Amino acid sequence: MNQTPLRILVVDDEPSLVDAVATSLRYEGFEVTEATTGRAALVAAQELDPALVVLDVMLPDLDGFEIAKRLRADGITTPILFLTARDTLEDKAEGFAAGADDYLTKPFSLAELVMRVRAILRRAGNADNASTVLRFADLELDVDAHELRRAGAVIELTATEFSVLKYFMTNPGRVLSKAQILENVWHYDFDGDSNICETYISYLRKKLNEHGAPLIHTVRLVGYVLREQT
Amino acid sequence: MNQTPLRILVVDDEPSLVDAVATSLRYEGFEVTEATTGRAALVAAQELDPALVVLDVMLPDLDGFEIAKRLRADGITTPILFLTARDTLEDKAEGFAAGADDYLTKPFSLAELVMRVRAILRRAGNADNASTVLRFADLELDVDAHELRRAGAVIELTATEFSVLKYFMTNPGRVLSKAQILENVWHYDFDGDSNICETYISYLRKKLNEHGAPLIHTVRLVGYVLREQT
DNA sequence: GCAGCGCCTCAGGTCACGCTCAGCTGGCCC
DNA sequence: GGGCCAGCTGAGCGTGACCTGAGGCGCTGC
Repeated sequence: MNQTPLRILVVDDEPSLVDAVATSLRYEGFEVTEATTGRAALVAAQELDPALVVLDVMLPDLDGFEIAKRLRADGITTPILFLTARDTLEDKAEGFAAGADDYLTKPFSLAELVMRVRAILRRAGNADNASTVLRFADLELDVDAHELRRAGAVIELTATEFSVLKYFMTNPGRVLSKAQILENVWHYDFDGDSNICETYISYLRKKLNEHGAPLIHTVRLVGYVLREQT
Repeated sequence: MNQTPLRILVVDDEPSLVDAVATSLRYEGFEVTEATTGRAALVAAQELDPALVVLDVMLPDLDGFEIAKRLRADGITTPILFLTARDTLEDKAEGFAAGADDYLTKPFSLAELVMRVRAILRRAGNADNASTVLRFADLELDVDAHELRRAGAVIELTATEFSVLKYFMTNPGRVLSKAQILENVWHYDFDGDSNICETYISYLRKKLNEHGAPLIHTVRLVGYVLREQT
């Protein structure tokens, strides 16, 4: 049903392995992009929007788990298949917690990799239609149109407000610490003593509460959470 | 957030294995149906419409692959996780060809099975965002949402209360000394003569006992323990 | 240059929370 | 029974986390 070939991003610091995997997948009819560093992988995943990422855990710069977490935090739900020599349970737990769809330990057979890739894509093809509209309660955040509606009414947001709310809506019902918010929205490494985060929470609340009950709640000493009622 | 529990069908001809798997999954909050024959599995899958099927390949009457094919032929797209001792490539190929979503070879760890089950469900869209929920008796402590429920009712906790209860719930049925609690929650090196620990135990008891029988018990001169009954 | 807008800082006010304290209870031993 | 000690808990206090209105600064469009 899908005419254009599906793009797969393969990331590993070992060029020969990347080549072997890429060749196998190309032979199966996929379009493959290769990357050998974590940063390159992050950029490629964001810009090319591949249908699947085959991701080695051990990379020179950024940990594979870290890459997965960042992608998920940015609302990118592309399936991820981890590839690693570490096969302890803790490693697998960390991988799945980071949002993995499958986890394959080296050494593995290329045939099995291909089968698992197909299985994931088959499932992904049925399920997600990559709607760019995030929904929570009576909120609708259209990421592409950069537009927010609550109960049908359009609410104007500035760029920063939008970014903060998007982070909340990709993590509904979950308490987000100020440090997490600062990192995700402002890319602060360390949390200074700025209250910028509180300020934008305040802005958002003011706008959201005009059209309904409060949705962003403070969890004192912990962070904030998007949730209905309490 | 957490609607009705997701139903999982577990099929294996070895009752002890089915029990072990079912217990693990129930502990994680799933509703589990067990089957020990292929025909029973087919009927259960069609009638109960589970969110996922954990399926052994070797069954007395019907082959697991055969079951998968029949389900797919009937238009049932329920995700399937195969469980088998056969780990040759041909077996895996047959499994994936039959429509498997994952393939786990015995012996496997129950923890890994649970992780893979969660990964599949998350992808299928049924996921409860893999929120880490600690359970004990009728208590549910959602660490991500920073929320406590007892018998369904939400109980508000402050940050410190939450931290103390979390320590108890990660060590259920174990007596924890005041020194341990102080160290874990307050990061005190030495136990001073503060009664802060008792104070928070008191707070917790008051809140928990509003919704059920006492769960935190004093063990004189030793510490406290989270347990049902006496 | 000016107006408008958005991002961010600052500072004052409030109040929830963490913690202390002190009086009370209940079990245990003499 | 009386005294002692461990633990329980209600009251209260100080702190600092959080909220928000005001304003400065820089950018953009006219």
